[in-house]
Amino acid sequence: MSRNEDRVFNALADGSRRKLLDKLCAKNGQTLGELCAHMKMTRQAVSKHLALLEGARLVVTHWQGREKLHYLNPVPIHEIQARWIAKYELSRLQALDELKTELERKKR
Amino acid sequence: MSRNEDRVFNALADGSRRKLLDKLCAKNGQTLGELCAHMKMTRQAVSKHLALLEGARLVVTHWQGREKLHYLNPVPIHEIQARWIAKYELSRLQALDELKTELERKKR
DNA sequence: CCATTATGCAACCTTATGGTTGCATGTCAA
DNA sequence: TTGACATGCAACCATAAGGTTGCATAATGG
Repeated sequence: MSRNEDRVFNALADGSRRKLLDKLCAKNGQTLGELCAHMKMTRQAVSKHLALLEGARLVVTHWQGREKLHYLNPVPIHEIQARWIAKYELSRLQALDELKTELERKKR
Repeated sequence: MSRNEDRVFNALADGSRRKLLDKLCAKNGQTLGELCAHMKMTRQAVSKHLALLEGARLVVTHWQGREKLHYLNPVPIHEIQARWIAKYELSRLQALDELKTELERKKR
């Protein structure tokens, strides 16, 4: 179960991969070739990154002739957000609240 | 600027470090010794992980005598959520919307 | 003061990771 | 059919990452 969360966090850990997600966010359904533009590495390296993103289901693909089209899948990120980040958001709000109470107390 | 985002994503990439954050979420202000409980590695390894978390400002510390107390800092996670995840949340809702429209279209 | 406890620092090892090069495969278009 | 194009596969390399062991330092409590 948590194996997939692992893969997602891992995939997001690399800047180049986040950049690729950004590219897909800007324009969905790009080919490997397109995605290689402005990436300072070989096509093979980009391909490996995309494979990792696909493994984490952050990217889904489908073949069209000899081209492989890449699409963003926002679901895993949403899951991370829902079952992981929300928890810390809570403690953040609590911390803010504590701070506010503290300030109130000092005011008197 | 993005250097810090990098550090945060990197820190979150490791399961042991996420576990440490969870522990702090459950009980804030723990010592290194306490945090070592149930971690299947040496104290030094845990210490390194905490140093990384501290480097990403996900954890802040303060010394009390010979003990180092560790506290969760939810701010970096919130920043990631705000300026990174929110964007993908948008495309997720769009995707859902497109799907809905598609279904509506087919119904007629 | 001294033994104990809590932590840090540094060297070292193994494996994972990100990258490269070279070649193979499959599809398109002339 | 053939050459060019889009991609995949595999071997290889350098460095980073996660872990260990051993020793140093500093506070605590009897």
